[in-house]
Amino acid sequence: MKDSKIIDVARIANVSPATVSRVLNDSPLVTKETQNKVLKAIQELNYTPNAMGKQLRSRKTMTLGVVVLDIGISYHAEIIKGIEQKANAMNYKILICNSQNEKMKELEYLSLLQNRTVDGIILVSPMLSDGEIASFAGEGYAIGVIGRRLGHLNIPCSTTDNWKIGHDVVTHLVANGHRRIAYLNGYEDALDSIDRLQGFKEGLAEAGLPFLPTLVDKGDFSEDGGYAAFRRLWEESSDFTAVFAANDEMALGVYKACSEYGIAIPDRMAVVGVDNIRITNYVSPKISSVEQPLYELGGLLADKVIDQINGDLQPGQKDFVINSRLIVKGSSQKGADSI
Amino acid sequence: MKDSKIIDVARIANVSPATVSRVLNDSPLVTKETQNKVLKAIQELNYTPNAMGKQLRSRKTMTLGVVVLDIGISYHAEIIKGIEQKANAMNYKILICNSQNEKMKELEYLSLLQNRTVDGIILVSPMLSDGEIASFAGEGYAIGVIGRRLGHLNIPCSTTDNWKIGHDVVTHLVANGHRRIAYLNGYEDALDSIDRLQGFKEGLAEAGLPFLPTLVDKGDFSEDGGYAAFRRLWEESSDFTAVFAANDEMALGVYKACSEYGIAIPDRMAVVGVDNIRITNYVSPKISSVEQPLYELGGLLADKVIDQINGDLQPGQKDFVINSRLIVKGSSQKGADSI
DNA sequence: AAGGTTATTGAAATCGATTTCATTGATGTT
DNA sequence: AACATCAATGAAATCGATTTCAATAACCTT
Repeated sequence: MKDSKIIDVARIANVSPATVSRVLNDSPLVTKETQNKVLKAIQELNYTPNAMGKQLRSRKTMTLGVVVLDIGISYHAEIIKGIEQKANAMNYKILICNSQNEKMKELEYLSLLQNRTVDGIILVSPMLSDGEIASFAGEGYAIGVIGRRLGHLNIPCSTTDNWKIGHDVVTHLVANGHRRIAYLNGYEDALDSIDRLQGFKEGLAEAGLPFLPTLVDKGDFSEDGGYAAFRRLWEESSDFTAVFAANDEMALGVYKACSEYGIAIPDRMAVVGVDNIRITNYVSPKISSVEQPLYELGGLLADKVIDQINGDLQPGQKDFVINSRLIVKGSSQKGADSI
Repeated sequence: MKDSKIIDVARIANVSPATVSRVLNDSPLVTKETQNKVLKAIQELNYTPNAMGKQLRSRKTMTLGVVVLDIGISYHAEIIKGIEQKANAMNYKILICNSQNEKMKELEYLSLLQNRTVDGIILVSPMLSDGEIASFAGEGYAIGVIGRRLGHLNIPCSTTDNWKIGHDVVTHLVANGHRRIAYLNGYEDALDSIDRLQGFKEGLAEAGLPFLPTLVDKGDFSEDGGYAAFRRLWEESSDFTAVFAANDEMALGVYKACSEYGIAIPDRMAVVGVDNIRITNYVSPKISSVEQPLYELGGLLADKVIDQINGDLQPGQKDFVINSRLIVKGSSQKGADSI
């Protein structure tokens, strides 16, 4: 238990602590000979450098904070894995912070930057307003955001190509003969949602179809939200034949509602979601969905935040967009689920 | 960016750093008056104590390491949430370590204890052998294990009542008329699996049924593992009418195999899994499963590990068992899925 | 051989807080 | 009034490493 300190190693090896430190950080200015002496002493004492002493002096924790709403959500879990993989490769550890949907907690976690518990923070789909994030980033802390594009702020953000998602989905549905397509948004004010809706509209326009505001509703990215939104639309007017849901959870809500109304998927109603979560392949029919490269999204941003920490972030760049891919399955195309 | 230090606050408030520190840690020996002066100075400078300085001196990081195989697995995610909730309530943060199935990485993460990056570590379903874990715990580090019961080692472990799981499931299946029940184990050598198998055997015995070793196979807790194991059993002899899978993933593998063989669930084959993961309610029929209180499991052990850190762990106790509950659904009982 | 480099090493300062110990002034006791 | 007690504060040591700067020794130059 009684762990040894650098000075103990120094004494045993008959050198100064400075030399031990040099060996530890393999500085080139130590003789092979002294290096060996020190290494032997380290072994003998089973010495491990105390992280806090090291961090205090070097003013680095080599730790990244990752603030997510809920690690239980597979969308977040995958992003975290991407971050962790990249971070570990660059010798960083990650501190997980579950904000549990509370803005307060998010803010609280940001203060880990202030007290130097972490060197940088990655916010995954934060609830915080741009302004709140900005006030932190302004102080010169390393912050990055995933899943949301920030306005003018000079903060690295990584997102998927949301315009393309909207465009791809509508194009696919139109190709399958749909002319009246409902759109279930998540949170409507996020820049991402705006992009996606824009792609959706332009896709319609290209097909020579009108955009119908009455066929737009929103949920909160949850199954229940999707369920309620679909019901509202359907009760209003049932003259649409396809639904594009902002994510798969909402698509699952649509499934539930359709099952209750006795609406056949995909014959009477085509459904497309986003994220391509695992469950989409276990329901029947499988849910067509847009696969987002979440792992890469996380890794990319980890990279940028670490760059930012080291001051190597290219000043111009701040928005990083990664390509997504629509995976057509049985929910939007007859017979697409090969059995 | 230039953050202020305790001495800056001291100067502004016209007191010594010691007094500022006292205010920070609300020591009772400061006058209201000086306290106010200090508080004002802190505000003025927007001062936050540097975590590293604090940690170095106090020899505490207030951080718990959590080593899991993969946070993407909902089983782990739920446990982590339980740990985090409890840890946060006690002012601890948690450092997530994804071991990605690599024993090496697990060992590596354990060394975070040695270098004092964390005050304690919780291993979730570790791959490490008892001996490997023991060699660390022996040094007096705070370690806890979830999801596996360790032998004689004096390490807090929390698990569900595996004997009861085996017993409950077999009793349920027997009650539904099954007499030849296959058992798909996960990893067979874990103490947990042994307990569960024991409960299974005793349940059979109570019903006056023989235990048939030929109806036992094993996978690796994965869908593919369950698929392969079921196929092996079925090809060998198809004279069983129910399968008890070590977890829901394996049960999903059984579903896949049954679908390929054209075996009707539950008419020709009843299926029961463990964990009650979300997907079990989205397949058809829904999969009967044993719900484990994972959140509580995590919280409980976090509590114990923190006790251990503070030296308040009751010496006698080391195994903590939490009750589980079988949830009967359509995969093992006709009509159980109310539509 | 004298003076100048260069390669190794060590002494001491430093990171930013906490904590021990000593000091001061005020209060209470007899 | 003399002394003990106590509350509030500060000076300085400390946690365990890194890093700057100075010192030494060894090697070149010419």
